[in-house]
Amino acid sequence: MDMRDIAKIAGVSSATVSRVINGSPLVRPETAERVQRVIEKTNFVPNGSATTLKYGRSSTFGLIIPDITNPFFPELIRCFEAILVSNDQDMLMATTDFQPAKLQRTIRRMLIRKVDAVALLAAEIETQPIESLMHNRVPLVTLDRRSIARGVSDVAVEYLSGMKQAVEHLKRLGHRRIGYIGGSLGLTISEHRVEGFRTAIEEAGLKYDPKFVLPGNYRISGGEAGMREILAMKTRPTAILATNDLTAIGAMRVARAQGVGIPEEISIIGFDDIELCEIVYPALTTLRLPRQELAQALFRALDVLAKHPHGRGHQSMVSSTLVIRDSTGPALRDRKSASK
Amino acid sequence: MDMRDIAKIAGVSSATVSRVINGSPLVRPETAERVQRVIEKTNFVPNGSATTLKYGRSSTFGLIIPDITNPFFPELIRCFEAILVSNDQDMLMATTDFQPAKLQRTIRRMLIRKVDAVALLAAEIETQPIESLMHNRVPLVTLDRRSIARGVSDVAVEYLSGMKQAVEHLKRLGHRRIGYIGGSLGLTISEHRVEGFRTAIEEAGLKYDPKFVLPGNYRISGGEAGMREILAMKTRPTAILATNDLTAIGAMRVARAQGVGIPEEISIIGFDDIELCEIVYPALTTLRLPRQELAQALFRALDVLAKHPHGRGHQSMVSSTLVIRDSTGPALRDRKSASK
DNA sequence: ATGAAAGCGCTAACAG
DNA sequence: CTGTTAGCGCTTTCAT
Repeated sequence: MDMRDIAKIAGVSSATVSRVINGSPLVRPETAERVQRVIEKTNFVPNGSATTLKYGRSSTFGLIIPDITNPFFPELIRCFEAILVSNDQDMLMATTDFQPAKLQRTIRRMLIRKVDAVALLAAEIETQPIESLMHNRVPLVTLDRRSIARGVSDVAVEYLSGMKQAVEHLKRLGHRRIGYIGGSLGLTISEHRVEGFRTAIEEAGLKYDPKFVLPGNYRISGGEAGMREILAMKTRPTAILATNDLTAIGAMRVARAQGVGIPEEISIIGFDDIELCEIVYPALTTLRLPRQELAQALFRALDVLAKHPHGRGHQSMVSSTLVIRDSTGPALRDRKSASK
Repeated sequence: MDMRDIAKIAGVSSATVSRVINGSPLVRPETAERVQRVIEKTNFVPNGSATTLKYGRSSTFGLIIPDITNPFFPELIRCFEAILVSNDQDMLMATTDFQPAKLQRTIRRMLIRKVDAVALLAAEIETQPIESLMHNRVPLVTLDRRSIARGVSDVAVEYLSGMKQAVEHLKRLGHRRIGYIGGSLGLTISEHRVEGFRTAIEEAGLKYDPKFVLPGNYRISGGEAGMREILAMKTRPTAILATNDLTAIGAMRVARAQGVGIPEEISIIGFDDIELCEIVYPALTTLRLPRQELAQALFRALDVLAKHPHGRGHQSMVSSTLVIRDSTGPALRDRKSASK
């Protein structure tokens, strides 16, 4: 069943059917209505691949994320999908699991599918996949790479102000030794985050101590490993910032398992503000990264690029704000190590 | 850049290029290699929409889920996506948020995109969207509708054995009054689950008491509401089965907030075994629904249907098993209501 | 082993 | 206002 069939039944040409479907004003209302009725009666659905072939555009945006298992991403996907749907776009979603090879293949699949744009939230250091998109003139928006180009925009997270709020909050509670459990080594995003932390610490007049800065993996297990290491130190920090909420939650679990009270003995602050923060015990103090805003920024960036294919990309910013819950409290009086 | 361009550079025809790309044996190895080199040198990526137009198939499967915010689904999506990718299929994912109107539009978009098959994990009572897929000969697999047809398979969850394990576990702990917080009213899946519960209770020789059976919404808030109602009862159940883990977690939160000890005063069992179960305190006893198996079953069902477009669908089953953690314990001695 | 050509369904330029 | 037609890029039969 194609437009020609509809045309035949309605006694018009396929061009007219096309016009009706696309809401062209160049059709007499009665004709349009007649065609419309046939479409409805036959449940006709146009074949999008023909349109895609003709236009070279598919009304589909690609969304590439590292790990759908991190609740931050489902929440973001949800916002992004809603925006796409209300703009008559479909979403091709793919997960990389932090594997460059997977990213490579994913991008290839997206090129084949002629996606109109790609939001890449899983940019490793590698720039090859990005070049491959640029080469094919596919608008691209990255998260927190802080590098833009022709057809490539970036949405960065303004870490500093949030980190400063967090550090100030801890300082006011009497904390002086603040540790950090970060993300995987070798990702630009991880570096930006530690940098933000370092600057915030220094601007607060505290000492940045690399001993207290550990890598993680953006998952619970990374937070667990980090916390284990911290608890084994002779002199340990009295508060910890984690690179994301999962990391913080992992850290809290280990603390609890070892009988270290939170926030009595160690305060913990996360990042993202996933729903879990409220569910976990104690409820996690965190820096909220607004998903709706982020999704909007990503979409807008792509939309602009799609409309001005020759334009240079834009750098935009989303900032984070402190949400105080129960995982932060007054610093333990300054002893070597804590004991109940 | 299309196949003709490649052909020109390699000094062959576009038909040969097509053969090379599709690995046809009808090409002399040297020719193939020459073409291959040109393809690599130019970074050529074929235009999938032309293939889709030609074949009427897009190598894309649709996946429709109700709520990506429920961690069960990301975990499932992950498995499903992995299976698809290793079968050279793309995934078009969409969320319905339990809204029939959204489902309707989603299915239309999938028909336009010529998806090869759809896994519908969000089937409300409505059958209209299903019919629309059947009408367009799109293989479909549903979750737990327990109704199959030409081109429509179903993967059901075998609730009874899991529920029986759960009830037996509780009975052994001395529980006699077991309550249930279910899903949204009016969904077939909700009904199958309560039925499983009821049968399990009766087969264990306990009394099924409708007073203790409350509806929910598959989210935390539903569990909270249910638990609030239960805690307000003069005689209340000493244990509760929840229709999924989020519901159970909501119930636990309310219990904690009201100072009701878990499992000391009320035992709780969830369903799904999402990662959260281990993170929450106390760790949640639950019925594990194996995602990998479920994803496999969904894919296999679609794969079979896609290969035998005229075949009748199959009914398959996935079962659940009890995972005992810390949210279940001995029943409180039988008093009217519990007090610390 | 390779090439020529038709056709998948839709759209837009052009003609009327 | 409506119809005719070419062409988007790929695959595949049919020729050679």
